[in-house]
Amino acid sequence: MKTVYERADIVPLLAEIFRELGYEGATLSRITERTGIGKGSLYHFFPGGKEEMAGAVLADIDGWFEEAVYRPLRNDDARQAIAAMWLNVADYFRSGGRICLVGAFALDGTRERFSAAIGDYFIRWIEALRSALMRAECAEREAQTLAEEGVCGIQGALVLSRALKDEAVFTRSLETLAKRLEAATR
Amino acid sequence: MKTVYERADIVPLLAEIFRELGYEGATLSRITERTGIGKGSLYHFFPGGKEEMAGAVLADIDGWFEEAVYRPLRNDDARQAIAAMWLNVADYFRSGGRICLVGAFALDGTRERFSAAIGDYFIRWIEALRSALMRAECAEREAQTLAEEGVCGIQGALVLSRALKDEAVFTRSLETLAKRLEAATR
DNA sequence: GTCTATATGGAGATAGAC
DNA sequence: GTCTATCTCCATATAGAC
Repeated sequence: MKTVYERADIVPLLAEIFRELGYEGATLSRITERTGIGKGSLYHFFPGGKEEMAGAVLADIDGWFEEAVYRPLRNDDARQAIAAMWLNVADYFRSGGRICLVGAFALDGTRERFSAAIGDYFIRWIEALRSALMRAECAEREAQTLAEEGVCGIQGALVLSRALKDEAVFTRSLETLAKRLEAATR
Repeated sequence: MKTVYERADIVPLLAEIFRELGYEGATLSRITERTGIGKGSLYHFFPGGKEEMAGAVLADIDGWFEEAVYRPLRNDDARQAIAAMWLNVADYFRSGGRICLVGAFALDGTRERFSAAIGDYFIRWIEALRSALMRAECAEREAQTLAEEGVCGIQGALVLSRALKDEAVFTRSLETLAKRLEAATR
């Protein structure tokens, strides 16, 4: 077991704990318990305490999406980037077994604390998808609607699959969404 | 100001507080503060404490949906019931200004505590909507897909409108969903 | 039924030895 | 950097007077 860490090692561990327990539910004792990292170390890396930890997690998530999803949507071949998005998203959310922390924070009392990061994440996702749809010869109005519908549907699918404890719902929903967007492009 | 209560008076107040602050964020002191009801009274009505309070809220929500949405979907004129659903839902969620507590609990660490009630709420919603769609001459497979897509889309729209603090996203998403279902029935 | 006072536990956070 | 010990505060919950 590793006993010397840096921030970058810890953030993904924190992410899983916040995802599973929520912001309030992720107490410091549970964090030390699950990671094996003592409070002393945690406060060494995150002097701002729990709020800084969650902020770092959100920044990390944002970075991943920017690189793996948004940038390709904005710059690469549009239809290919959209197809890659569905695959990456299904993978990232483990077919619905893993929730979207940003979405969960948005519904939570946590929202106010991180509202800038939360809003940004979704705005940029929708905008990047809209850009890809327009390059794929979607009409302007339809591109906006479909981009919102796509991001919206992913979030809903996560809620539903988690509520029903049924990953098939997630997979099915993503397939339906993918077909809708596919049908509107060429 | 009313000073004598019964359970039925308190439950809706609790509902708003849980919606706004989440299960963990809704502390007893904040509850007494916002409702003006002392801890003594709260424990008088809900001897099981906060968990019983949240359970009562979920049961109340479930009852409202059963009556206002699910039953009409199962029994009334299908197309009319579906149209009424969109209106009732937009109204109930205050055009996205109010979240779905059941969905929020599903994403939260709270899920395990109430998983039966949470699963039930969504299963019955989807099933009722599917039933209406089939009576409106939707093919069996398509009815299942569209029912899931509808419920899913509503939840996603709530996440998104809350994240972006923009109720227009909610309204727009519901319109898009309504059109999709409308197009598949007759 | 409602209030005030209080018990008890665990929360986030800090100090300082190593 | 990591640990243990400890601080303070507020959480849920209870007791008992009125």
